[in-house]
Amino acid sequence: MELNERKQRILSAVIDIFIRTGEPVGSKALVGLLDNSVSSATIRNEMAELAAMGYLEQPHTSAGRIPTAIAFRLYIDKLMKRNELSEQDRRGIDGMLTHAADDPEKLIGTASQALAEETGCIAVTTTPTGKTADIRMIDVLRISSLSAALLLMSGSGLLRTKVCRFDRVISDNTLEMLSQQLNQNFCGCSLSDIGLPQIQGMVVSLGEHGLLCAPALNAFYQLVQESAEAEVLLTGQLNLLRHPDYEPERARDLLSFLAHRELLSGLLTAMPNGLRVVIGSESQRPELDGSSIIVTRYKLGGGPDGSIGIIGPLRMNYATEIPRIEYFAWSIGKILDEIMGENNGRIINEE
Amino acid sequence: MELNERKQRILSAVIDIFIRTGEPVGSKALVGLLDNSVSSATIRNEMAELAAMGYLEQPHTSAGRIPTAIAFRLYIDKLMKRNELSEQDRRGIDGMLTHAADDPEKLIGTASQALAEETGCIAVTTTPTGKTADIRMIDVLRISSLSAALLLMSGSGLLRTKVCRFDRVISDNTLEMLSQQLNQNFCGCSLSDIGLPQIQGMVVSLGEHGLLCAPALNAFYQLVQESAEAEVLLTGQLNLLRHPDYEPERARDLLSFLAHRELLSGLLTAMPNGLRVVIGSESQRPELDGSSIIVTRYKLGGGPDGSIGIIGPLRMNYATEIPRIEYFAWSIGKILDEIMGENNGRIINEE
DNA sequence: AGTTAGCACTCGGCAAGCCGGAGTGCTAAC
DNA sequence: GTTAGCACTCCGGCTTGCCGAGTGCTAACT
Repeated sequence: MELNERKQRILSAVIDIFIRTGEPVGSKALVGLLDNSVSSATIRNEMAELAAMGYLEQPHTSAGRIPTAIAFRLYIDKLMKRNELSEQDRRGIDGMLTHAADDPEKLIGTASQALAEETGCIAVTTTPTGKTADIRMIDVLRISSLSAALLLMSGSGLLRTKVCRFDRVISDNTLEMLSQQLNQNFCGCSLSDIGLPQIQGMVVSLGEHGLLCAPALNAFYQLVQESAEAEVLLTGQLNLLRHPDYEPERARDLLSFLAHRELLSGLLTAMPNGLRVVIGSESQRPELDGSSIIVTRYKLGGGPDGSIGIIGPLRMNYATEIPRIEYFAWSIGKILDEIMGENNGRIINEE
Repeated sequence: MELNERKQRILSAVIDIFIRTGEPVGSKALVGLLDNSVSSATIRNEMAELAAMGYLEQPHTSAGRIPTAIAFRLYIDKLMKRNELSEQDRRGIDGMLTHAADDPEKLIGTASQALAEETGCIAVTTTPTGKTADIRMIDVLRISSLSAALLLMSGSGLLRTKVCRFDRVISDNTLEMLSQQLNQNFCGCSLSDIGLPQIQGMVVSLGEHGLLCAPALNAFYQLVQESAEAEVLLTGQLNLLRHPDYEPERARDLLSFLAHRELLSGLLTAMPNGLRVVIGSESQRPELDGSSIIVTRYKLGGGPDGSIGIIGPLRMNYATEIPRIEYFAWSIGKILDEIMGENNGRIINEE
């Protein structure tokens, strides 16, 4: 059986209506959308064939048809007519993001919130991965005689701190030494290059201070790990509870699943570059059955760096939301490059 | 009508059962709990009087009775027998918190999570208020030729950063100057003492650099404001969706309300010191009808400083959870003092 | 006077049964 | 290949009836 023109038109129409109403689509409702060129009986025949081909299914006998995941796949890849953002919408996004753009994390946070609000879905974003980023600067700041804060600035604009506690009172001298050694050894290194061996090497090169500084080195290691890892941010979970497609139990299960950031993170990083739409069970995750994910990457300094997208019901308005997400990603990339400026990679450490 | 011994015992028993089962309590169920000393008919009579006095109510004729908010109030203030934590539980809490205690914010975060998990409610915590805390140190770190990060360390152990962007390329000299002036003017100041006038004064004292540094001063002002403000942290929202007492719609409404952090923050700071239980409508907030809040303050360096507590259904296990929350608060205070150490207030700025 | 057994009554919740409507598949005619 | 017509299916909402839990009241008992 072949997917001829008319079948495609019918399938498109079914998906359009289903996205709009969320209810099974019957043959009569389609007559008008096809210019009354055929009767409902003909459409019924076509729909039966589409069902046999796996594009449509019935919730039960004598109900209308709903599109399958395969149909959505085809729709997104071939049939859909993109609904580009208006100039006004774009300016709105640009303005808002530019306004919020101090540091990258805040920028991503604002974008996430806006995206969730505009789409009515859950927005999912990751902060820029630090993996490829280099360390620009390390600082050691005393808090009390027994504790100090480590500060790490990376090339991707991240600024992170971590507090560590020492076992014994530690002198200014030792801290000074620690700071120097850390900078000497690790400035310019890529975050992903720093592992336990390097840290252990530090214990040696610190000599007599080595043991004393162990907690700090440990904290530094953790700090590096945390900075290298992309943080997954979810916004708008409440949207899910309000959505008619999610009965409470399903919403709860999905939210429970999404609470496991490590799974989600894996899912996101496993994706190829460029825009990607995962429809329902395609993800191999039963919890995501009945939900779709649209994600893309935003870029920082040329390469893809973090993810931004939405998670919502199968019947999302792909034609509108895909361009929206693409625009968000583009805008974020642009602003990030602006923030990070031309000095990306140069190490400047004053004071 | 007087609340005699037997009425009190009956009321207590009704509340105990209701807390356990969540269902209206009938007269027969109470016979056993009162040592079979009276028959169900007698209990019925007493219950009718308790209902007339406003302590019990019926969801409908011919159903059992459920305790009113007034009954819970009485129960918590007078009737309840506290169910203290076991030595083992305490050690568990201590261990976990000590382990997680790098910086105050992380400590609070961990405590919040643990509390939510142990109680099955939403945990609500605030980070230490910086209001009374002094500024220990300010640092200015260059990011690019057009941007820099401000770092602020406060006496309450908070470490915050904020990135600012300049309009024009800014020299190392200017940044150096800015850093010096900021430290000179504000180190040792209490966070709440810094207002716009002081910031404006800075523009003058920076002379020719004043205008150039305006974005940084603006960022600094925001940084101070953010640091002074207690941040409200909610954990375990999913617990609400799982709880049988919350039908989905109510859960959603409550969560929507809780999303307004400013309202919640107001609610928390308006409370007197010491442990406080707000039962249902006592809060004057219709959204909190049917929910209870238990909060107390944890201390830092002698004075009360932040809040920790839970939000959940009316029928919480007060006898168990109140001691638990008190212990969490006590333990947090102890650990905070340990972290902050004896140097609280001393300004040490190396490098 | 306080307590208790007995009884009629009330009401929510559940299952069964009924019906209307929407939509289908099939057949026969165009 | 298309269409009208028709019998059929099944969901969803509605009504009905029944069961059980629990009450309030009354009359008898201690």
